[in-house]
Amino acid sequence: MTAHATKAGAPQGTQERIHAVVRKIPRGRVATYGQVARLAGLPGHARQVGYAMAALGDATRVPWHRVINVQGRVSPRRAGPGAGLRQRQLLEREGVRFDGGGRVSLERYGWQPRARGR
DNA sequence: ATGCTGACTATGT
DNA sequence: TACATAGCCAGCA
Repeated sequence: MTAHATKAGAPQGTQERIHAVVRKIPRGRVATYGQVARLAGLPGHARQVGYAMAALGDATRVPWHRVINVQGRVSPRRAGPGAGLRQRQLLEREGVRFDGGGRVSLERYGWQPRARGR
């Protein structure tokens, strides 16, 4: 399923592509914005990944909470600390542990997709 | 069309 | 460790 490319020609929006990748992140695992961007075929567009997450609605089925920054921390949002706390709760509920500084060990919970094959 | 804003990351000082 | 800068893209007034 690499090619959901519609013959219609409409190149999928960057955002849609990002959502597709995030949806693949397994439960109990986390991925960084930059990693998602790279897997989506958009290396260097980490920022766009963050914005794509922000554009999601509450009824989304995309596990946006599994996306954190490269520091292993939940990125602070302008919307308020409330959203960040929710993300942390969702992750802890999946078994992801945070350290005293509110950080996640990427070495331990980082998603490591196997290219080709699995 | 132009300018601003926003869930990032790497690099330099 | 902290702050500044540059690169990247989409949505909206």
